[in-house]
Amino acid sequence: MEDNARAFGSANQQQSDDEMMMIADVRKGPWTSEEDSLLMNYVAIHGDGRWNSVARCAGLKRTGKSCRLRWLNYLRPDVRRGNISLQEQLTILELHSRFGNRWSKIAQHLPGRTDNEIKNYWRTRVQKQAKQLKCDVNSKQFRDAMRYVWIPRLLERIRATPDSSAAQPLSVSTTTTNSYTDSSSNNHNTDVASSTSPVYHHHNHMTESGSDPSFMPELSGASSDSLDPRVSPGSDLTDCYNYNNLHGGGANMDNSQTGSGLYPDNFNDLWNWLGGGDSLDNMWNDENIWFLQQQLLCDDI
DNA sequence: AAGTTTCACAACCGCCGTGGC
DNA sequence: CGCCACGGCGGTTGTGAAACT
Repeated sequence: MEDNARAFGSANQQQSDDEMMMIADVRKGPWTSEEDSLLMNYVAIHGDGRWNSVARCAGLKRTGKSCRLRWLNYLRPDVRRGNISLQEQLTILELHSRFGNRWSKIAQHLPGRTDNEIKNYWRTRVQKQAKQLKCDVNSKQFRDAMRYVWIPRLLERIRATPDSSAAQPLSVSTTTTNSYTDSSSNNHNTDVASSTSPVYHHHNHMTESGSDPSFMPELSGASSDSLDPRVSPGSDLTDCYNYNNLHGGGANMDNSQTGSGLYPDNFNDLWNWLGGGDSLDNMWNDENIWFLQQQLLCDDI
């Protein structure tokens, strides 16, 4: 650990013996409910920041970094975990096209979501699909897949959702996503959002394609109900995509730049990243795209 | 039923920027 | 100006649970 290396590597530093001792037997791994309580109680009284001090004063044998991470990703009252909605997925695609792997930047636009969760989402869901296509996430092939398959289907699913601002749980249980048996997760306390509402688990509900359609709309097309992903011409979506749901108001449709009239103004970055130019109205006529579709369907797990 | 594989996500690692001294 | 502590960030790993064989 870097803190260890730093602490032990500079003997002349003004580090107290206590600190050295604390660092020497620093605890790692899953957090226990007791540790969570200590951290939450301390932060509730003294506030966050100065994490090394928090770790020391709260009586935690953890590094400041570990405390900070635990707080930001798990204990913070407004943190939301699991159940990434369709709108959020679309937002992530959009923001990733603008910011790249700057997860914290992306997380700023998704209230309650942490950079860690978005990063995990991208790696487990999106990069997995790129791997299936045997291409890089930055490759043209993958962008084509997003442009012609995923995003249209995502929009289609958003359209089909009665209340598209509502979350769409994959499954619901009264337990939590935290798998540690001794960890707090089941009841770290009432300040934590997850303790007062059901926690949505992603239970790997596999379709025939081997992927969860809630997360990967392109592969939901591989399921038997709609093997032909061309069922949804983009023009059908023109009047039903409610951008308010994505960005909390300020509907901002700009038909002039995308040409299709399908996407809101700040969707242009995504569109350009994906190749730009064409409208969705004629995209399904491209033989290459049909090939891509077939490849997607054939590459299922 | 048992063993293996896959998945999702919490947590750690290491680098870097920043501010205080 | 240089050093140091600290926090932030992106990449990676570890692990429990679910799915599969």
